[in-house]
Amino acid sequence: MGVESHLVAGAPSGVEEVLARVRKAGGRATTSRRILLERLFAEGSHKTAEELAHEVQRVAPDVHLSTIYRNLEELERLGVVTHAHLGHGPATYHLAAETHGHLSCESCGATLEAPLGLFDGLAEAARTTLGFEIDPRHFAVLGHCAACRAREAVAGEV
Amino acid sequence: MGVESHLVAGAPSGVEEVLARVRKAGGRATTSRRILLERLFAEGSHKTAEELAHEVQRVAPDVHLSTIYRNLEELERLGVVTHAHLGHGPATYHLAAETHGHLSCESCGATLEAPLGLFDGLAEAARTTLGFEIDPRHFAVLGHCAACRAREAVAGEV
DNA sequence: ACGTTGTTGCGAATCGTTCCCAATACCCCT
DNA sequence: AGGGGTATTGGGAACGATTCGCAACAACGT
Repeated sequence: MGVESHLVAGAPSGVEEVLARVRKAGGRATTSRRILLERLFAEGSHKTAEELAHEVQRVAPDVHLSTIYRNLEELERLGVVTHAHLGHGPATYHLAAETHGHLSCESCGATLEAPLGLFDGLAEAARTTLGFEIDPRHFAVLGHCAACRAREAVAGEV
Repeated sequence: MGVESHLVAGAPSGVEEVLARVRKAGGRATTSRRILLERLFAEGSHKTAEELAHEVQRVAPDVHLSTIYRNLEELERLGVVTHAHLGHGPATYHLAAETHGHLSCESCGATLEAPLGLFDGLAEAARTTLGFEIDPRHFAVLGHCAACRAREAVAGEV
């Protein structure tokens, strides 16, 4: 039904390419897996498993949440998606190709995508002083965003 | 003096001082609360609620896990303890006075305490480019420790 | 001592995620 | 173009970490 019609022409990687990769690894191209991939390639990052489930269920209502989890796990093993923890609450998933760190505001919950270069100073310091190689992608760094800092500063001086 | 010399000035440096503060805030100095505080002031950081419960129960076997959680919550509200998330799995609690960041190894699970100065570069970058003020204490930064990097490097070159 | 009210023990509820199972559907082979 | 092996599914139960509701209890000011 025109499934491929809304795929961006010339995109470096698409749903069917991923499914070919799945098949090559001994997996199968099931409809739930295809729909999930379409959702992951669609706009909007940082979706939780439950949000993805709802999106998928708008097309195929019988897809179970546990199927979403299993497919995300499988796609993660293939290196297609990754998940990140942005604070308390559920993990969020996005395409592994869109790689970045996360800064998450403790006040309003907003998440900023941070270019990995932002972490270079910390990476260098951790490497030279502790021999530790950081990976800033998996867990967000918490703090307070510009808007909340402004608001809190005003509220503070009464 | 001595033991408490590395604690932040102004923070209560002993069990009874904290309990006085609890009382001043309208709370009560219960035995379970006292024993919990003794465990928190004792050696060894990064204890989970369950570990603390076991330690407390060696002295007072009837103290329930939910009491531990409630007391930790109360002590956190008073600024005496904080918790940090070191990766997947339960949160860990320690005295708020012993303040530091955390680097947690994804391979072996070891946690390094990182002086807050280590995060200065990241803090500066996030502040100037995004207006975001980081707080590196609440969530660990993941990565790979020196020992695991060495081990993995050897295993990798076949 | 006494009463107020903060706290406790206990179990049930919650949330996010994983596990188990029998039934299904994909896809390789012929 | 059909059958069979097996990856995958829906469903629900189990799980770990934490929170909640409630009646009984125990601290502390008076």
